[in-house]
Amino acid sequence: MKNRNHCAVELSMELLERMAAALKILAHPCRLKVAEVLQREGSMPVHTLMEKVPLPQATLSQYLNQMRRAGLVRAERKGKEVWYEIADSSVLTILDCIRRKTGQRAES
Amino acid sequence: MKNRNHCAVELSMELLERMAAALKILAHPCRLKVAEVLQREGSMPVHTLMEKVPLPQATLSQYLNQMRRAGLVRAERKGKEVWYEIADSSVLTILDCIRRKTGQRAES
DNA sequence: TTTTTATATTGACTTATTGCAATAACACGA
DNA sequence: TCGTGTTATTGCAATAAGTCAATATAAAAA
Repeated sequence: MKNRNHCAVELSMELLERMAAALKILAHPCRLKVAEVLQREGSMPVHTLMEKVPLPQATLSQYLNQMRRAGLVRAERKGKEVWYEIADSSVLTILDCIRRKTGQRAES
Repeated sequence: MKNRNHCAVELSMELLERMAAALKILAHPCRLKVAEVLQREGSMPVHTLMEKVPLPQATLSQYLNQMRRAGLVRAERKGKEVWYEIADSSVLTILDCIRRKTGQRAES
């Protein structure tokens, strides 16, 4: 446990507010699952994601929208599909942090 | 942007639920501030923390209680004071991740 | 024991989030 | 343009979280 870091600069409330807002989006089992699937399997359209994270279509769509507005994922239309992918490396850091807890590390 | 990690194992919903619950606690500007102060300055009693994170006493006490129940911080009574410190390295990882965004890294 | 300082808990209220059915919009092929 | 597959938006009831004054509890000092 390494803390008490005197070199670190105080983080502004404004930054903490923005970060808290992003964390809040990720702080939900299903949205975290969506992030995890996108991390392991790369970008994919909504209907594919829906097979892997079984949720009503409206619910999944809203989760993706929230994540997109928070800058966590990026959307790109390809014909009638919309492909989603992770857009913020913080998401990967947090997932990595979760994997570390289970004893199994990511390797790529 | 490094993703699409085929080696990573699927995370269980049960684990994701526990992690989401912990993230939810951290996903609040004031609680994030509390974590940040404890990281930079180490353990301290509630009244000292209250000077650095100006909040009604009841509010701060509840935040600390939530964080303690989630395992993010640890409390220890010393006489009439109760000292709090960070108890989970994930908190440090996330703060570090936030610092990285600002361009200023932790150094310890 | 009474007071004082420090922290926790309760109660009441306000605001935000979740979850999903229903419906709309978008893109392509027939 | 009509139908079909795909995704987004709307509306709203149920539930959860935030906020803080008032009050309770804990420990030490007077």
